[in-house]
Amino acid sequence: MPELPEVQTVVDGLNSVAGGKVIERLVVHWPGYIQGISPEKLETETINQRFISASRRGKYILIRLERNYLILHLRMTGSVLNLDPDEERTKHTHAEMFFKSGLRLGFSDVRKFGRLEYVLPQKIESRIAKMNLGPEPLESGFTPEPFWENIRKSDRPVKNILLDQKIVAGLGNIYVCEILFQSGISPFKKGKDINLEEADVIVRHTKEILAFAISKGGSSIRDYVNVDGKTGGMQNHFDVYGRAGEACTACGATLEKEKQAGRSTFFCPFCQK
DNA sequence: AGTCTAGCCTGGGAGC
DNA sequence: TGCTCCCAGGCTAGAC
Repeated sequence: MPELPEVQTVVDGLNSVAGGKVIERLVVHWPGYIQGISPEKLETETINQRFISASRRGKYILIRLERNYLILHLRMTGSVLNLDPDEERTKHTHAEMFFKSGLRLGFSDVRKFGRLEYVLPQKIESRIAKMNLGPEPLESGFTPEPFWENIRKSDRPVKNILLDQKIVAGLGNIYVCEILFQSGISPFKKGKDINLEEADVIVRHTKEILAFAISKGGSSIRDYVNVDGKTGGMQNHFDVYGRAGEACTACGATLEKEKQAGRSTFFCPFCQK
């Protein structure tokens, strides 16, 4: 499922294949995919517009077109694919972008959670503000002291806190499990029981793991592939995610799995205190 | 105000 | 073989 490293990989792929190219037409196959404008209007509005560039905020992909923005969220199973011109689209391809160069991008999402949203340039700032996102974990604004200030009075388990996009943007279930394992901190430990030193350890491992995952092209758990249809390599480096019942890579104990806030938490009961 | 839960979705796997 | 049930989880709205 796309989290920050996977989203970043898609952004990089979009810039490399579509950056600067002119859209011939955009075709919507499933109207529910489109937000902020009717599918018909989006189709006419995008004709002959140049795809300037893509960027990322949290797990949102911001696509800058000549005259407006598109915001893409992949949610659980979304992907963007560089399709052959004569390739038959799958039933999960909800929109397609045809470029004058012959490039054809398919916006696919098996579970239909993902959305493509149309935003006018004068509205983009307020739209991003509405996302209510915390600092970017890989940027200099994500430091131990403000992070600790934000969580030190919270009754919530640190696992839930790290999944909260208001606290830090871009983390999902997989990377939070891995970050807490590397940090040696129990996912059940409450925010108010985390001291500054532990907050520092979490911040450090967050940056490390995300940077490493980006260098591996993200993780491919079930559906995720990059723009070129290739899977990531990070899933081969997980220490805890999806490994319940297997041996801890550090101490050899049996890894456990428990439900937290409706999601599976994977952890080592001995290494994580 | 802070925290929690249901609902959105579909395919794949387990169990019978 | 074929059916049913359960699970995966990011985000939002609404409840507590």
